[in-house]
Amino acid sequence: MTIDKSLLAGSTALLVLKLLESGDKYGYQMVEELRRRSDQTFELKSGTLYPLLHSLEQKGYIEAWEEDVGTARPRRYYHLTDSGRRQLAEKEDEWRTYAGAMFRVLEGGA
Amino acid sequence: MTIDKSLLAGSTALLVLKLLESGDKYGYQMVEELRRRSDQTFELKSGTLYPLLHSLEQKGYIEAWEEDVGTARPRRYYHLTDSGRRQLAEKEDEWRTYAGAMFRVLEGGA
DNA sequence: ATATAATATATCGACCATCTACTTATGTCA
DNA sequence: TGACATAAGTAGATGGTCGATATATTATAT
Repeated sequence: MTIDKSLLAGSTALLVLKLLESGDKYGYQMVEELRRRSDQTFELKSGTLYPLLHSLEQKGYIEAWEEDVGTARPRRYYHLTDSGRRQLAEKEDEWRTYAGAMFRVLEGGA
Repeated sequence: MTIDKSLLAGSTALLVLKLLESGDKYGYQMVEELRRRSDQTFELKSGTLYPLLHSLEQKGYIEAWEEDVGTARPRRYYHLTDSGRRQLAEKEDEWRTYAGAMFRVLEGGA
């Protein structure tokens, strides 16, 4: 099933921060890992990811370092900062609150 | 906790259709019921709801009828059509797929 | 030999959905 | 009198995603 793009809005930053929790990664790698970990549900587009990475870097949640990989275009690895780790915890909490409320409404909650 | 507005994007249409599943309702009533059923998590703004209702009506998912309630502005009740009911089932499936994928990523899924 | 796909990062304009702020109008309570 | 709840609505701003496009190298297939 293909999910509507607007459903993803607001979750992408959380997903990216979550991916970086388990170690430094570069953009292309995040797209692949996210697709794998979500069973093909999330197909992050490069036009979404790269601007997002830049904005997360500007906010100080992630830091970039480059790997000189010979002649090819160097990989830009991203590292989760302490501030980013706090932001991740907050966003994760927020998402669980949102999902909980959605379930309550969908289950015909009080 | 206040959730980010962009998290709600893509869920509002589903929520509105869901509310109408249990009976015809008017706009203001939906805002209230949604707030109640979500334990104050969802605060649908009128600037979001009314245009959304109009677009759902145009797509044939809901139908409006007016209640003449004396001198005050008449209430516009909305009714879920058969087409809307099918759309609701689809959107609900889609959301569960999305939420499932989110959980898998958040639980550090393989 | 040549074309295509995969790897890898990036920008730009279009699009869509929500929000804030504002408008109109009545009834109620202090 | 003034504020708040009820009730529906519009306009403009904002923010996030996408499609298209660009660039460059390597691997695979024809």
